[in-house]
Amino acid sequence: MAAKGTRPRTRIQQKNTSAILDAALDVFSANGFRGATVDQIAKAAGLSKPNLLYYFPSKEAMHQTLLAGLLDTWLAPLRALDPEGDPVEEILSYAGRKLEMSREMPRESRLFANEVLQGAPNLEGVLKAHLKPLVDEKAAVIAGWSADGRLAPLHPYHLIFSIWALTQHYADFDVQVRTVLPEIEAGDPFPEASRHIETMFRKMLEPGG
Amino acid sequence: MAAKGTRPRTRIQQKNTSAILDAALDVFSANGFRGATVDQIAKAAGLSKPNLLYYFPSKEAMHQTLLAGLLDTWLAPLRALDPEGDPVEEILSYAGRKLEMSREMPRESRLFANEVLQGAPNLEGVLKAHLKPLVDEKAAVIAGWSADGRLAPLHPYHLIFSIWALTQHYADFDVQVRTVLPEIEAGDPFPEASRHIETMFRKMLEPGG
DNA sequence: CGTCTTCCTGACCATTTGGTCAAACAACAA
DNA sequence: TTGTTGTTTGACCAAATGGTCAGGAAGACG
Repeated sequence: MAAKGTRPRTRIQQKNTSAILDAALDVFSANGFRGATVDQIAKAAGLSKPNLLYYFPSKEAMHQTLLAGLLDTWLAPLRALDPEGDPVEEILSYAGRKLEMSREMPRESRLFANEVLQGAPNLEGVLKAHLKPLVDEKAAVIAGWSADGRLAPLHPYHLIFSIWALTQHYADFDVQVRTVLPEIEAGDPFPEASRHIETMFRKMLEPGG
Repeated sequence: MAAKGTRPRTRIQQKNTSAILDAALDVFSANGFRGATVDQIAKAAGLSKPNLLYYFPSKEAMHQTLLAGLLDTWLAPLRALDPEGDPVEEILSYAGRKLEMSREMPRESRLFANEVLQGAPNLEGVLKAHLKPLVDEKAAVIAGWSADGRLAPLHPYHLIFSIWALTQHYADFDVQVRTVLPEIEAGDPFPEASRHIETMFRKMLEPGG
């Protein structure tokens, strides 16, 4: 019997579970949970459907495994925000890392977006337990910077939302962005997006004014 | 036979089609196209499933009717951006109207978000035909303002993306926003969001600096 | 009233889909 | 080789789901 619920042991388990999860990420992020079928995932993974269900007890289990595994990665940039660093540069580089993730991991971004859009049925608990405390902590840091006059006085929570919104937009609304952008830039919107976001935030974060 | 494909004629048709579309908006926006079932929509509309399919030939027809009907409303704020107005105030009030729409029409926002997230299979044509030209036009206006020194030099397309991202975030990621925000504000995030967005944009739009 | 059209529904159907299972097959140790 | 454990699949199933249809109910109209 496969080691369900625990980490894979054998080579084959290692290889297959990761193939399945990669395929599942493809399919879930492109179609949402209900829009994805086990057959699609199986085909994308190059395995048979019963074989997937040998490694994961259900479609939902694949989904939850993905979400759970991704959260750490997803929050890493915010975790890295250093209270000892320079305020403006810290926030700027947070936004930069986040944008980079939108570029490098668009599937993950869309997976989360799909989930949150539909009310986060499988995520709300985790959000309360992990996301909220982390944001509280970093919002306090930001509020401190503002209070010390090292940062423009901005609402810390909404500032964080702004960063999320702006950066994830390029992954989640990719089709729209590319449709609207003039041909040249639509090939890769990220360089310009990066410059734009940096310009914007620099202006609004600088304490003087 | 019902007047399929054209506007409703009789009272009953009027009443039922709008009840169906309203219910469909509820269900599609909350579950995505594939996640929504005709039964759910029927129940929400207070009609029987065959009755829905008397007014609309298919589930997909309901979806497309919604999308088509919504695009105008959705783009209205951008259309209203007045080339003759004061640059900063025009953009600010565009963002304000857009945020208001996120508050008043979150279902519509989520419907579009769902659609675009999944590659806009039923929308890409319309985006090319209507959204792109409009954005091109308004981006040119903004570029003109910047060139005249009446607005900070910002990338006009990415500026528009910023407004979309920031405002729609509050509708599309509602659950996340409310989970993260301190209790008091989570009751209604919009007043603070509005202030935050205005502060931000004012700083970055003003030409001096 | 009678007739014609619109509106509505219970019963039904075909397909899709998540999931099961017995049995075949591979890996490997003794 | 033989037994044991881990891996794979074809065939199958029950439920869900989009959609159909024949016929009944309700208006509209002369």
